[in-house]
Amino acid sequence: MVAAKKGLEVRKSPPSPVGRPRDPEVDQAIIAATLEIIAEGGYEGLRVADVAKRAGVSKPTMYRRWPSKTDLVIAALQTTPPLDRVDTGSLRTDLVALLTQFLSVAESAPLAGLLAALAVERQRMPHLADVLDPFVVERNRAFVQVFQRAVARGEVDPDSDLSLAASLVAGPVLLRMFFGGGTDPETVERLVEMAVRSIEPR
Amino acid sequence: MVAAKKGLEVRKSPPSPVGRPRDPEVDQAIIAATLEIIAEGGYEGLRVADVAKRAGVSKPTMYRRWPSKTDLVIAALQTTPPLDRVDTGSLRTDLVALLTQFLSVAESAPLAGLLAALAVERQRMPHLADVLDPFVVERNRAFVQVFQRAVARGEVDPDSDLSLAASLVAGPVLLRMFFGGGTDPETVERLVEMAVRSIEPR
DNA sequence: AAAATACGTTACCAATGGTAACGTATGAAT
DNA sequence: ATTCATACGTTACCATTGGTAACGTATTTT
Repeated sequence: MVAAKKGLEVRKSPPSPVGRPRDPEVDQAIIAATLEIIAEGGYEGLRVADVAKRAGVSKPTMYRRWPSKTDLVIAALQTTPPLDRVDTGSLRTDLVALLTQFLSVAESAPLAGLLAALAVERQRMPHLADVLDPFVVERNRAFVQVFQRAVARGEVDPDSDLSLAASLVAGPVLLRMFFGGGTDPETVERLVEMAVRSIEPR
Repeated sequence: MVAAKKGLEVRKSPPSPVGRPRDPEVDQAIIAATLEIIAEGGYEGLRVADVAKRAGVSKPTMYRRWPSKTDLVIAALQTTPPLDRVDTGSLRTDLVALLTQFLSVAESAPLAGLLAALAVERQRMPHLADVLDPFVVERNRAFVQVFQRAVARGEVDPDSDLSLAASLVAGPVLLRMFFGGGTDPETVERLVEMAVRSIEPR
């Protein structure tokens, strides 16, 4: 039957869309231009028109891909590599290494303004949570993995909420990035020390 | 000598400004309208023109007092009362009470968007840090005091960095307000438990 | 009375995110 | 080869909104 045949064809992947296909290089150029401009001037310096010009692309073309500037930024963020995995054999040194790495990334791009801006937009446009939260969770995974290995080594109480433990080290750093002074290496050490004690076995 | 006399007169307070004095009720009306509108629609819903209209005041008059919308918001925030002091005799219950109180405030006004927006503006306009950071420090004082009393009771290692300890409880809550899920009462309990363990004496 | 400042009114401006319309290019299906 | 559907650029917009300028009137000090 024709119906049956159609049913099979629909399951082909990709479903063979009709019409002119999108140029993948356009996506790439837009994302690259976005990241460049953010690196240069932070989120505050990001203008849609500038991205279009640098990518050699028109504004409508951008909006055909992402419904808003914020969606574009999140898409660009998602193409950046996660934190390097660390495994020194000690929870303490693992955490210090991760936090230090995170702080150096945060300095290279003005990450404080970027994250704060995304938090703002997340309030106004609920659909952003669907895209942004997984990104945040993914970035947290490095911390969670470090804690998991510590559990396996017996350094950590196995009943601990590891996701919460990750927030316990990332949260204060973020708080200080947003308001009040930054986080110097000594503070990192103290913070890690406290976090470790907060979940060590009794 | 005239010069000496002038020198003395300059030290009078106030220095008796000439010209029509500002109407204090105008300040009051503007601040009140700002807080109302924030309570209704969050920072996202705050329009300078709306504040002016509700306060029965002109836009130029607002800008004569505060150089930007963000300065106005911070000024309005500064008129809000700090967290109630709590003193239950136990660090654990004190912290739970404070955090719970903070979370209820955060829900009444859409505080997440407000704080995130201020963090964004703080990046762009460095002078805001001078006004915003003291406000944040002040709000942290309630936590620090709770820790101080715990030190006096011997519940806390006296070598602890109490300001950092405060960040340890406030940071994760803020992180969850900005991204990912909120903070339910059970999470508050777990968080406090971890914080307490992180600074208890050995 | 003069000088100085506050305030309202009105009218702006610049920046910027986002769209509409239309013509041309490019691919798939028939 | 023709048709259909979509991508893309160009151009021209629009609405919103934070912030100012100019000017006349009201208030206060000196």
